[in-house]
Amino acid sequence: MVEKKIFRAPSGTRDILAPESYRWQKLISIFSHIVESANYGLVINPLFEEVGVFTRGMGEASEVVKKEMYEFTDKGNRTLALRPEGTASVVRSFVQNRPVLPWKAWYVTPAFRYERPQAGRYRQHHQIGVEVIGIQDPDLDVEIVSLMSQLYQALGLSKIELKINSIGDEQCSFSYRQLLLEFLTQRQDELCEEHKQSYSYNPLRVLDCKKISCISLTEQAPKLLDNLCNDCYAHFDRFQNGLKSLGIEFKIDHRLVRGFDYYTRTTFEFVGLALDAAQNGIGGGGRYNGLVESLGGPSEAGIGFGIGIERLLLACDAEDVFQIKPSQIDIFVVDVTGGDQARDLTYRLRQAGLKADRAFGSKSMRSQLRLAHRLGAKAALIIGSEELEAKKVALRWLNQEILEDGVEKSQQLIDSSEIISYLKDLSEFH
RNA sequence: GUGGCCGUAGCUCAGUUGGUUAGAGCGCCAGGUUGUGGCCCUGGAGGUCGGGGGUUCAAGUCCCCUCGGUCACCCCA
Repeated sequence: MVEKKIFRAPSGTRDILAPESYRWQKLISIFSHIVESANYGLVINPLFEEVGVFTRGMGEASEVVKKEMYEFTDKGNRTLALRPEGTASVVRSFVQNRPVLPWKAWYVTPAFRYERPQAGRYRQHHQIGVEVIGIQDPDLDVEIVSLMSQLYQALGLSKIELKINSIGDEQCSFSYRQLLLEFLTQRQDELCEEHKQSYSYNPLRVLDCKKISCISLTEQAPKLLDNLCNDCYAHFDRFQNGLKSLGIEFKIDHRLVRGFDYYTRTTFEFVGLALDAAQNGIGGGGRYNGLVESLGGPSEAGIGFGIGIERLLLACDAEDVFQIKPSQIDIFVVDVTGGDQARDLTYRLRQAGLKADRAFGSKSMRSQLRLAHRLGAKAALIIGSEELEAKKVALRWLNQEILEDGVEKSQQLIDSSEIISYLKDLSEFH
């Protein structure tokens, strides 16, 4: 006896089958139309990189880099990691290929993080996003956010909120950091237990701590926006005005400090208000004006966002929108004469552009029609011995109420040689 | 990495204070007089009760371990 072992998808991963996968196809298709109409081009990057791409990009100290990376050594002793997010890889590919500026790219990719799975969080999740290299203009920040907004609108989401902030450039961010550090040092006994230890290492992180003690303390702390330099302030100001001009609502969130070290100036995040799970962020991003350089490239500005597909769909479920039905099949071929007719006819139907299926094995006519009904076929083409003899096929419409016995059911005989061209002319199949 | 809850058919679950061959609904398959989908009716397939160990005359039920799922913390999409 062979021991029966049932393999399962690894913890934190899952299989997406039809019909759920239809939503994914449709979602990606909608997104690609939105970004391509704004002249973004698809970029496809490797799923793994030298680990340095991520440690330098996202910051050695970030939680994701410290404890969540899928790191491994390959047979050539290279230290690699599965991408935990999209931006660092895309920027690395910019530095390597140096496309002409400005470079506007979009992507869809899996992302891997080793953490305990829970609602809306996976070890392999999927992101769609864009990155732009080479533009400082704050109007681009507006464009970027507008693309996200367009996607949410296209899906029918309405219970969402946009939060924005600016964390300044290298100069004013640094001086703000000093200011905050002084404040926190003076009142460190009011911090939560964890940040009493770690606040001096990266004081900005205290701002998005969820502990009540840290929240009430940081409400009194100096604000980022009050300490921006003139240029950063002007940038943020024009960003806000642009959003207003497009009618995109937002809230300034002084505590919005995103998790990766590479952000400068504008940061933003959309949350799904209908989501009751702990993970309600459905997309976020910001500027990263130093990242290209830190990955070995020229000093060029960058900005981008990432949207988690799983969470986006959870948000759609919570609002009961974007529920996709798979397209029904056009024709189901019923053949009770041995299968030759079904084999050849389905092939011809598909060549003619119709969505067609059939039953395999020698099933009864009733069984085959049940299958046709269950699959939601618009019509069946029936071939029995009489039809075969007469070189005809019976066309039977299925997408209608079943009629009482004795009432003529809609069915007609058509010459086999003409069936394809007959069907192609029918409006039902266009 | 830390903690709470939960593992019985493909799915959703029942299973009484431990007591015969472990059940239902849905789904699936086949039939309901030899060629017709719904509904209805009949029958069928499908489970080593997550796995291992223990207590007991007897364990799906009690205890321990383990694996898996789930939710929360941390952090993020």
